[in-house]
Amino acid sequence: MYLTVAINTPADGVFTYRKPDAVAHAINGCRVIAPFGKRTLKGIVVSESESDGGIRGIKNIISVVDDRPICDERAIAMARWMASYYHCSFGEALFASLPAGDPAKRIRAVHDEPRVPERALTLTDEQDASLTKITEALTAHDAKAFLLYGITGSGKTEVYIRAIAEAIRLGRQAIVVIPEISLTPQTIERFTRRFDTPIAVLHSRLAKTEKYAYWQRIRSGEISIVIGARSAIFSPLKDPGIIIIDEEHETSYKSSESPRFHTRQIAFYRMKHESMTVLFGSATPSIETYHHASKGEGLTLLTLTKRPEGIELPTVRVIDMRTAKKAELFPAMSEDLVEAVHGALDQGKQAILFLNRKGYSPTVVCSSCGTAERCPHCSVTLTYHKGRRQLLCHYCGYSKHFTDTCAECGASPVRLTGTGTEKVHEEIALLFPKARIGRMDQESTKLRGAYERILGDFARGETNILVGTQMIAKGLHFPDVTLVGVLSADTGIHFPDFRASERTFSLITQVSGRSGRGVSPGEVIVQTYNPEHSAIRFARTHDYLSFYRSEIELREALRYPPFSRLVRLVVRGEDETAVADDAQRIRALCTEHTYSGVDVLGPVPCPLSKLKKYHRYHLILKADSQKAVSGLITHIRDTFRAKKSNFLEIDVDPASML
DNA sequence: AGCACGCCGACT
DNA sequence: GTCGGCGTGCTC
Repeated sequence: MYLTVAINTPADGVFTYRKPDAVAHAINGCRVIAPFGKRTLKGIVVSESESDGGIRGIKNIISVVDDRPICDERAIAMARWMASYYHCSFGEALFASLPAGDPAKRIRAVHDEPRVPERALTLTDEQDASLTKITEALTAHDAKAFLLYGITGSGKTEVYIRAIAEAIRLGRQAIVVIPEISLTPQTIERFTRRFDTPIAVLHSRLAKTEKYAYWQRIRSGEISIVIGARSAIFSPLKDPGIIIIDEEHETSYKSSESPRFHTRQIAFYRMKHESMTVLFGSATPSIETYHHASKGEGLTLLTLTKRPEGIELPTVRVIDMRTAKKAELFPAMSEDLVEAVHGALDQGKQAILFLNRKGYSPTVVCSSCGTAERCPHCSVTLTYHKGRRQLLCHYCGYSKHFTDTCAECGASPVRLTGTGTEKVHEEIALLFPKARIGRMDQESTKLRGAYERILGDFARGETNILVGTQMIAKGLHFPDVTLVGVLSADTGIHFPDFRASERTFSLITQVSGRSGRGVSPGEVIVQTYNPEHSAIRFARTHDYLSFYRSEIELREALRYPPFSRLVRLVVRGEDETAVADDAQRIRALCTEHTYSGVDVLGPVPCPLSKLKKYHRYHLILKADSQKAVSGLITHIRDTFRAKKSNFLEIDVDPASML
């Protein structure tokens, strides 16, 4: 007997092996260990046959990893599609959609705590109308997608829960995908409290073995609801009725390594092939998705414009930092913001201070020679982390001990410029000596259980001010928060990326939504040096639609998505000249044949021109259709061989241009 | 992605 | 003559 095997390597295609008696239990969908060139790699059995297909030099399978299949025909077919759409190998696509755990390792027994389902909330008219449409599609077994556009606090989660309940009632299952960052116990509880069916919560902190164990329980039909981050989209439920993608606009839904798939795209694929409902939800939908939904192109738009009775959206005050009076002790805060924090604290309320920058100070400059401390491997400055007494690179993790004299000229003291969350925490402790302050960023949540502790302290009112990065912008529900301060709305505005304003708008809107969720009205103070910027102007009035209209006009004029399809080609390597050379060779390949409707931009050095010791150049392909650009990429993949030590990354529908 | 094979330049 | 650079192509 012979086996056709997909190998986890960039080499395309499948490979045939002989099946010795010792591995007779290797059936379709099982992972195997196989010799591949000089190495031994993991593969997945894709099919079995009686003949060797005339291939010479056939080798034996070494061993079998799984005692029962890890995937089925559906997953194999999907991997084929993924490989062709994202231009990776079949093996890479298949392995990316499966868990990595080792079934031989045993995990500690999982005991699902018995839950008593909580009573459902009363729906608003809008929620009810949306749910009716979703239920119709579910019942009809239609392959149909919805965009639930609902302002913050309008009750999208309640609609999700009812839709899931409906799927379960119909004997089907559900997947809920949420951004990793909002996979908090608080969010999870909102779902788990309402169902007595077994639920799998797949967060990134789970051990591989635990993920594998869940995976098999999902496959066996034991679990009917899966909640998790990006990779949960691949969950092998028997007959999923609905996939819900919350915070649809989140860029973390795009994988940053090969295959660079987008969760949204996978959801559409599964929708078509498994006849199910897909529900995207957001208060700030991505411009592309809103465009398609408003035109009725592949999605139906559902809208929630009202918050439940009596709860108003917070008022947003924009502070022009060019002219504002700044706090004497801490100029990163305006006097208005300081005053507002005092106001909230005096009334026994809580405040959230948001700054999208971790560490103490993002740049360290010599006070006499002006040299900034830079990462030796990346084209960025090092960030000072005071608690660790270290300078850190936020891109590659490089660290070095901090000294307050310049490394270049020896004697002069260094100047710390810019502000991160660590500094904000320190400074506001001085400004508000009576307040208890929590800080939530990557560093403070590193220890196991820290996440829960920081949020728990804040929820119980043991801390009154919470300082944090993006982590605190989403999903959190604290009724006593009446003030949100955005210390700098400008951090993302100048990114060389056509989605920079979109990201700024949604971040401000999301974090604003944390204010005034209880009975007391909320306030938001946004500090900026660009008060005229559309992202800030429209966020001030919670006006997504006007922001969308101004943005879609720009996209059309500049022929950016959704009016074109983009593919980004990045060449990286240690020798800059060789990298530039290869990038130029790709450009030449592009112009070799005429691919109608495809514009080739570049090559130019990437905005992040050096990363993890690799120099990087990119080309952007701008196309009328996916099909046209796909043909060109196939041509490049067939003919282009990167020079020794150079690599070519292909990013279909890129989410970031850095 | 690795890794081997193989074809042209400078060296004991 | 030989060591080794890197371009080219294959991996069942």
